[in-house]
Amino acid sequence: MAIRPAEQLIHKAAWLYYAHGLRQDQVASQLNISRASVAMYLRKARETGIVNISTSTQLFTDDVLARKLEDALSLDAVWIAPENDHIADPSTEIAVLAASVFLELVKKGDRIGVAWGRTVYMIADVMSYADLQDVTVVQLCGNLGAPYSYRPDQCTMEIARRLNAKGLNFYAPLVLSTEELARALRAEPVIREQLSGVSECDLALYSVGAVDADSHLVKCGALTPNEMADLRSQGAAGVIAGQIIDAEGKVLGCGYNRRVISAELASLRAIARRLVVVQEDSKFEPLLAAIAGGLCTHLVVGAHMAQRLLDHAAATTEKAS
Amino acid sequence: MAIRPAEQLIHKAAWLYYAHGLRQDQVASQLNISRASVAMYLRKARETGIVNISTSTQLFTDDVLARKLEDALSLDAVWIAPENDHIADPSTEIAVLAASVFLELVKKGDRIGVAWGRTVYMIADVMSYADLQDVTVVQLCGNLGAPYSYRPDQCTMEIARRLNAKGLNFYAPLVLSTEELARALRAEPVIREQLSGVSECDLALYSVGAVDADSHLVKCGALTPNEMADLRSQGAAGVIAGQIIDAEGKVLGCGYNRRVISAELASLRAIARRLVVVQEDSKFEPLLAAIAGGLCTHLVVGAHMAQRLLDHAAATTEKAS
DNA sequence: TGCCCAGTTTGACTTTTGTCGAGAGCCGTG
DNA sequence: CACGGCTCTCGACAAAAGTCAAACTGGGCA
Repeated sequence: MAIRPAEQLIHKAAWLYYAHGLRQDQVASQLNISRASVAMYLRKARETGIVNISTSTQLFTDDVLARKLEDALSLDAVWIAPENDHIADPSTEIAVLAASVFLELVKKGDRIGVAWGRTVYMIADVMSYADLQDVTVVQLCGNLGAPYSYRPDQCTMEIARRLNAKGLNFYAPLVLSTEELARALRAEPVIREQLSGVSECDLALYSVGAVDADSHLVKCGALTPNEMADLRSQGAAGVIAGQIIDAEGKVLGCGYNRRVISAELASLRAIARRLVVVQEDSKFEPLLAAIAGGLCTHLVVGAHMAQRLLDHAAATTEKAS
Repeated sequence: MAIRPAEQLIHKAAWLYYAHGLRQDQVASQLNISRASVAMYLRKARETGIVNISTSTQLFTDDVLARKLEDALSLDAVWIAPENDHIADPSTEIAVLAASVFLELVKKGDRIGVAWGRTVYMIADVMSYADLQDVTVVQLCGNLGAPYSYRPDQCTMEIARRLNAKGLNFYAPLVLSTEELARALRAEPVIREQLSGVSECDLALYSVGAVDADSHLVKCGALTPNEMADLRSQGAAGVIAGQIIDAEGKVLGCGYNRRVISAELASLRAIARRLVVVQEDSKFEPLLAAIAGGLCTHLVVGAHMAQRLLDHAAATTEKAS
């Protein structure tokens, strides 16, 4: 009878089922199809964002700890993923929470900047689908040349796909071999335009990277372990959108940074809502740096990290007084 | 063991089930409660807006007819409820659609003006629950003195309850017996403030009333059938937020209108999004008046009414050319 | 034309979910 | 302190939803 199940039918089935509260067999008889087909359509409707099921993340901000952190670090909002007892995998828990928080922060018509990394990719991976056609997702930094699992463009596109949004990729390498070339490329109209468009974003999503041999920058060959160690001794404290920052959250004045094509930190700071998600406890120092540099307004972390941040803030205040 | 099931538990159950995709029995064993309890918590979570299930209403704007209407009447968006074949009750269908559309239009932080009537109340009644604490719902017009089924304050409060929002009621009668008293009451600071706050709304929801003996204004005793007929012969074309408007959508200069306490039409027009919902085919003329008066930017109607509006618009254009 | 393929549909089966009445803890009251 | 009234909880059953292999469909291709 029909070969294209026609988006139309999926819509109708979803409407009758979710908005009218009919049972699947009732929907089936209304539409003259079998109940099994209805079940399939409904799955598709959920997968494409025609229906949207979201759960409030309030539970995780209601926490006293979260409130204290907001105060201590002057952040707009903090979500804390529990890490106690029998939670299977705390880092997944953080990603799931972050995905929900992200969806809650997105508004229609938004322009969203997305960086890259394992964390961002995990978030994209567990994010549920939504239908936000007038949203644009832009890539905050250049691409990794080598084939690599969590490429910036993959992160951007996957999130855009989940949201049914438009994805704006950025076709330049993240790191070039000379400063001259990087400068020249940044001056290219296409690149220039994309970089200057970053500050017009309404929302940004990124994590922070650690300055060690496990960093993606080392794994993908942008830096050698030795260079990384060097940078560390020069004061490198973390990595944000491919750039090395110092403990105060400022761009570290180093050759590497001058070879990078990425959104300037000032542009990032111009974005009203900056959601930072950190999964690994080992990224304490980088996170502190990002917060110090005002690169974070909304934060999602695990309970353990939250406690460390709070202890640190308390110690700092005490010392100051 | 426990007497308060604690919102906390509902949250956790909802989180594990909807965000993590666990089965109810897995949630039950995580939380050490029976599966039956989990099922109950989940129902509560849906009922209180902790989880939100919404379906896209795009299907109803995608219609060619809807597009044509948007153009012909210069409206921002039109949704058309199908009325063909075996739909049980077209007016319920319109209310369900309107409720979804309304929820789709609400944004966090919004201030929403709500009028009254059977239609508005039906919408409130089928509206699903949401969790929008920073939303305020304000009543657009005074109350009916007599005990009556669809009172303005009921409409306002019910919608506020569904959204978990703050409801702002308006404790003045809709109609007073003398113009002097109405004028004096409007000058009262409390009332004055509420009325002037109307134009600060981001979204308004109302229907239109017909000028006949079936009008709520007659049923509740604010006007006699004879007075109504009189007004009709004076050019009354419809009722909006308790006020009589003429065919051009302007306030009719009549004694009755001067005795009414309600938001001025100019304030309504100052609201960016004005959602008008009409269920009855008999309200063709009042709806035309409302549209003519610029009181409508977003419209939800049945297919039949949509066709009539389009035919009328085409006829008018033809005559003009 | 006839065959194959990719995607859709279906009936039958299994798993998951909703619901109901009974039981149990809590509290104010007589 | 015994008593309903109240709400929460649980086990068991009934209802609904998910799944899978097999049948079917229409279109492209040799």
